[in-house]
Amino acid sequence: MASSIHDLARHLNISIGTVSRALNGRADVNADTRQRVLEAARKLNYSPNQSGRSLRQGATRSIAFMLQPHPGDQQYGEPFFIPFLTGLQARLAEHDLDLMVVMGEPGQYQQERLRRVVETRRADAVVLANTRREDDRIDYLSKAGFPFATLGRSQSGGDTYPSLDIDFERAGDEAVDRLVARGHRRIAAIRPSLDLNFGYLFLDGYRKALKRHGIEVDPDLIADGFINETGGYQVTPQVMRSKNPPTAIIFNNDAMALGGCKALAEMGIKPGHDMAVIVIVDTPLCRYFSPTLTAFRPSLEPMGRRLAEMLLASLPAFAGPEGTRIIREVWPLELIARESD
Amino acid sequence: MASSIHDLARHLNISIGTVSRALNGRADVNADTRQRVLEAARKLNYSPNQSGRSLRQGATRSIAFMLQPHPGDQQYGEPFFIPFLTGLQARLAEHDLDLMVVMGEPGQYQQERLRRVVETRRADAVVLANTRREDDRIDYLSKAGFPFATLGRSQSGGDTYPSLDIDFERAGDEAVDRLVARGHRRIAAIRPSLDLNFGYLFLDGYRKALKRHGIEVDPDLIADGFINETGGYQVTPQVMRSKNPPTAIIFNNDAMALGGCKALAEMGIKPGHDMAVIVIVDTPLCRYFSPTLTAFRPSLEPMGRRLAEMLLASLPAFAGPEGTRIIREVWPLELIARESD
DNA sequence: CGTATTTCCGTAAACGTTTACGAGAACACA
DNA sequence: TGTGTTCTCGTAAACGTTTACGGAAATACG
Repeated sequence: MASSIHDLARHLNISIGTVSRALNGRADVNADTRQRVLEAARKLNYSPNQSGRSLRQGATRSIAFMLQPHPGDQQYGEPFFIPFLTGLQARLAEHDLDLMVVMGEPGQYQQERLRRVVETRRADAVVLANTRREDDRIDYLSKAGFPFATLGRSQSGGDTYPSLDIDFERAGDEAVDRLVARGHRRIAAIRPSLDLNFGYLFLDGYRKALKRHGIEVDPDLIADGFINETGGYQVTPQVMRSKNPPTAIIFNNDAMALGGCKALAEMGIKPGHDMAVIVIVDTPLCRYFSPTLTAFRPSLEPMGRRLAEMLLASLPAFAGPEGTRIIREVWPLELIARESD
Repeated sequence: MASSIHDLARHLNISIGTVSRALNGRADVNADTRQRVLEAARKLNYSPNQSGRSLRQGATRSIAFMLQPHPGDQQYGEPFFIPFLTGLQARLAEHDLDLMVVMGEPGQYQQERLRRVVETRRADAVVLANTRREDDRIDYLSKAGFPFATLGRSQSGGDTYPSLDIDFERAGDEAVDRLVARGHRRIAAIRPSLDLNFGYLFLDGYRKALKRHGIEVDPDLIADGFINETGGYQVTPQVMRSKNPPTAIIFNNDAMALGGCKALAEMGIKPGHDMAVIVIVDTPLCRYFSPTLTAFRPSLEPMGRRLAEMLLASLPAFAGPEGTRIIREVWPLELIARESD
């Protein structure tokens, strides 16, 4: 059906070796024959079969992206990932690389899926999302010597792989700064209870800023919950019941903030009026909620493109003349001031 | 590095043919040797190389999903697609099929990307999203004889491919029904101006219901705009300027509804109070906007799973004993009544 | 003109599978 | 014992590429 390199060779009465060399731009082929080959390829509508190529070259020219919807995130999933994927995909496509998406069931460990990709060599490298503080996927890939990069930092694996993350620490810091500047002294922090690394980073920044302002960290004002609306709804009353309730809350997740605001409303507390609220990662919801939520916004699409570049720079096959480089970056977030604080 | 079928064969002192047959569960292999092969495979941590397999079998065991962010959808992309992808991916994974995601630049035609996938045989089948009324991707795939399925109907290609869609017609109908029951007679319809098929389907339902209720269709109450917030913001004043302004508006897209509500607010009209608003496809935004927006909600994740099943049923290699079937389904939407109407 | 170099191309192996074919051994049956 | 059948396995080709190697022809150079 589809034409192969043999068809081309037969049609031109030359060997398949020459055809291949001509198509791949090798030097040792006559300019005239190259011309004829390229023309014939266009005429016969020839495209190289990727399976044959992969087999011979030992590279599939595809990158796997692994993400895992958070447990309880039953409805619309992370709005986060589509723009990130768009950027990632766009940059990969420029290098003629495909993007394979591998999702785990929410809550289930992805090890098995990951092993399959690696062991059957379905991809040349992996991009991990939902990075945990201790991430066995990273351990596995490091040990297996399989190339990968992560969206988000982790404590696993050392500095052997490229990673791109948002500066949650600084966002936590800035959020406290802003609230203190507006007269708040009792500031609560609510974050997901999972082992997600950004929860720790956020808290570090939060603590650091409090210390700088000479405010003592009150453990009663720090709480963990499920990373969804229900989690925020359940955990917010906890901090409100402390002896010395907060006048401001920083939420480490948009869904938790929405649930938290609902809880506040039911307690007769009006966010943006009786209680300042800041959200660490902005999503469209923050913009449309009432009150609109002050939040820190990442540049997701550029991040996707950048992580693709970083991953490619770490692959010997793609690295430039200066050789293989491991790059780690932490990107700032932009504060979007709205009504809630 | 990774062990191949040759390593297994050498290790067991048998031929690679036998190893392959043992692993693939063929009948003509001794039960005892099969046992030994399986054990050795586990011990040597053997997994078949997918490239080799693909080449020999002429099938890659991967499905491409093509989507195209709408132009102007600069921020967070379709929240729509992650849950759909989750379902699609889950069902494909059960059949050991990978999912490749191919995105076009917003606004750019995807033909080129699609041709690449098809011609280099990077996937065994394609799933198309963002179906247009006349869709040249469908024409191309039909003509090329390449298997595919679509999320959304189209007028292109006849009944030769599986498709799964939401019942926009019925949603438009029900929306009118509901508004009429609440006393409205002047009902506007705002939809995207692109050639997206669902815009037509929605309008059909809208017209049908008006006719049934003996209400004349007023062209001044029907308007098209860009499929984003700005579009809704720009086009809503149009219908409001008609000689006989509406008392209710049905928006065919959530982002357009948000922009529309903003425009209404600026005109001193309070959605949910002075103006009834219904949105055809629910997203989380509808739930958190103020007022919360009455909307029709699809079951995205089950739809993803279902479309995977339908696609597989249409592939000879996967079809059951009854052979290849082309299935087309239209799924109902669930009305989520909220404050806005 | 003889030799060295360059240019160009064909040959064939290799990547890791699956599978058609055939053959030897074991077995059944008369 | 002879013939036919069943079980099991090895051989080798095939999928579509890329590429190391070598050789023929053309060219350069003394």
